[in-house]
Amino acid sequence: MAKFRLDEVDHQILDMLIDNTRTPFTDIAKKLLISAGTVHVRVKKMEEAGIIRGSSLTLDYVKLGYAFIAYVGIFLEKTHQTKFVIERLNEIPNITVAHVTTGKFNIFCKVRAKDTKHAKDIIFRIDDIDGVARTETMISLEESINDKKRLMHSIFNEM
Amino acid sequence: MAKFRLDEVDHQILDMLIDNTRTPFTDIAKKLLISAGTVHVRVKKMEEAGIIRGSSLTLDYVKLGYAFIAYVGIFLEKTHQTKFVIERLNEIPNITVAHVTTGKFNIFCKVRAKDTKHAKDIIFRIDDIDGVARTETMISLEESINDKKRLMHSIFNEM
DNA sequence: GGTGAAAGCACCGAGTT
DNA sequence: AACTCGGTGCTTTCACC
Repeated sequence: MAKFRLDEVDHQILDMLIDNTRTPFTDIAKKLLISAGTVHVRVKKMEEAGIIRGSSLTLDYVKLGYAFIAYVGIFLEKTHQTKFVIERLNEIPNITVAHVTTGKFNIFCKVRAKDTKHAKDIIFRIDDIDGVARTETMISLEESINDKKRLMHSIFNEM
Repeated sequence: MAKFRLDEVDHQILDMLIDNTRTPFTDIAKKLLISAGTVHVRVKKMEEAGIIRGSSLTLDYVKLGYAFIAYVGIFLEKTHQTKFVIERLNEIPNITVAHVTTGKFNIFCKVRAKDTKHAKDIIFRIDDIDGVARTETMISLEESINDKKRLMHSIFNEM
């Protein structure tokens, strides 16, 4: 994993691709006054360096029938088996995010489900994992912010 | 917002594009035994229907110098001004996610920062917002799971 | 709503500066 | 490292089914 330094041109390329991964390289080239070949080489280098890990669609989960979001804080038994619990959580596709944390909880995860009934099943499944003492659920009433693009734009324009 | 019904072919298309938004439509066509033109039309319809909201790069935040993640629970004053607080949070690009929640906290958000010092500045900024009574921070020691693709694949293969 | 072909471009590697 | 250029292959449209 070699040290990799992004310059202004790299930032601008990422800044455009973040909003639309299918932006033609020729468009980027035109805007940055470089050749499309250069854009191509730069993107490939960033992929090889692992800066760009992949791409993904942003879908409307509500329209797909997955309107329910909850955050679940997990308290582990004294005899911590964090790794084991994480592995079990990993088997549940409805858990989209999990962190080992300091503070109130030992583990903290995000659950996406169709509805409350569906969510209940998932949370019970978490409660049943060996080593989980108890859980505390926070139900999302509204996803007010969900936007990593703002952060990216600010990163690329501050440096 | 018209009712929109996805069929098996749509699911398969999304299933492939989720892993790589630049998957050539000709590849998808070959695999699904349909024409590239059809893939094109289907994707366009899903975009118009709002199922596909956009596309985004998955970047390595750590390599970009943003290794710090924390979740911050926000307690509001009795005289709730949720909307106002959300608007203020929206002005901080380092807040990538925020939810209005039931349970322990009134609002719950995710913070991405360079390091602890940087995070402190952001959390102080949250504390300073009018209407915020106090906050409770959970620092991520490890991002053990971060994968919405698993959920998507399970959605597209269960139906 | 799907097809297949054709035109227009984009991608991407090779060779050059 | 970046540019130009050309072959290859992708996208997108359109007439037809």
